[in-house]
Amino acid sequence: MSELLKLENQLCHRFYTLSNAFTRAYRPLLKALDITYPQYVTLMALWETDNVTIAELLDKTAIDGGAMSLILKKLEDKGFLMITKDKTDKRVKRVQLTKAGEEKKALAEDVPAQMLCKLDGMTTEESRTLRDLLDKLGGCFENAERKSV
Amino acid sequence: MSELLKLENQLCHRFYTLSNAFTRAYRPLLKALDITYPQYVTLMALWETDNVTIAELLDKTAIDGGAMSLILKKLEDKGFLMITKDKTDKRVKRVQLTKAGEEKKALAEDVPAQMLCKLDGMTTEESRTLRDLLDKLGGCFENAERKSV
DNA sequence: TTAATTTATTTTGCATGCAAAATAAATTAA
DNA sequence: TTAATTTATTTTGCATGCAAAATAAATTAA
Repeated sequence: MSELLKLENQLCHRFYTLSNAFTRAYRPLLKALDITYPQYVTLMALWETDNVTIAELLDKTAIDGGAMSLILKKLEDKGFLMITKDKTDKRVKRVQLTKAGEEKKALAEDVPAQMLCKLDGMTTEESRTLRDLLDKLGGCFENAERKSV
Repeated sequence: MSELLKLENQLCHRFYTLSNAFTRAYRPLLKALDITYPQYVTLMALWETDNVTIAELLDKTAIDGGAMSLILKKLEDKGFLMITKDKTDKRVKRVQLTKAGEEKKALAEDVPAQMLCKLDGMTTEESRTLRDLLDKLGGCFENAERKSV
């Protein structure tokens, strides 16, 4: 059996597993806020910088364009944001938090700490190292995509 | 702006992004084999240990049960495996590679190397460190789930 | 032994992730 | 200026990921 094809040797499978584990871990916390994980990511982006273009939001969140359409529609239905056409360029749409959307932020303040709590086995130092390696890996992918495109 | 809610400080968002990046990177390689990423994971598990229970496969791959049902059905339709009822316990189903499924392995041998190729920025040492930290993080989640359940 | 419970797997309904096609508006080229 | 091209976003069709309900078979309890 070639070592390279063993499941336990796949970096990708660890990411697959851990990414799902994160979403699962967030679910109960976010359910209290009546949002899903990608909706949370979208709101976090808006809490940082409001009144942005959909393209800017796609860039910042790395959410799929097709999915973002639905996510924004749902967040609009829930009354957390408003979508308006840009006056100058009518192709462009702008996303803006409503009062309710801004207030949601206060309720979300506790979420990151609750999540860190679940991961108490990791030291701060380890988290930092991990984060740096993840960013480096992300860079590799960007380069690879640039090359192949 | 509280630092904790910034998108760039979220470990989870890095996993979300990287897991998707991996799937995207694998797509062209796997398309040549006419399989998707979860189907590839399922086959890798079977190439390691054939003739296993669906429950064992779920355990090893960490794929969702509901999804696995469909994945196995598709792989069966493609002729890569067979699903049979266990003689002793009729609740249990066993999954077995067909000749075509076993032969697929030879075609997949190159995939891991091609993927590593895309990630050439990482040193072996960094990959190892990353892998160890990922495993530690995975352990945290298992503990957290055990606690809450 | 029959009913209640447990176990293994599938089905259902919803929310993405993705590629590709479709739309609509703006910009560039002939 | 009109046609061709580009850009921003949405829609479509397919493949998961997930929780919860449904099935079917085995095991345990009364």
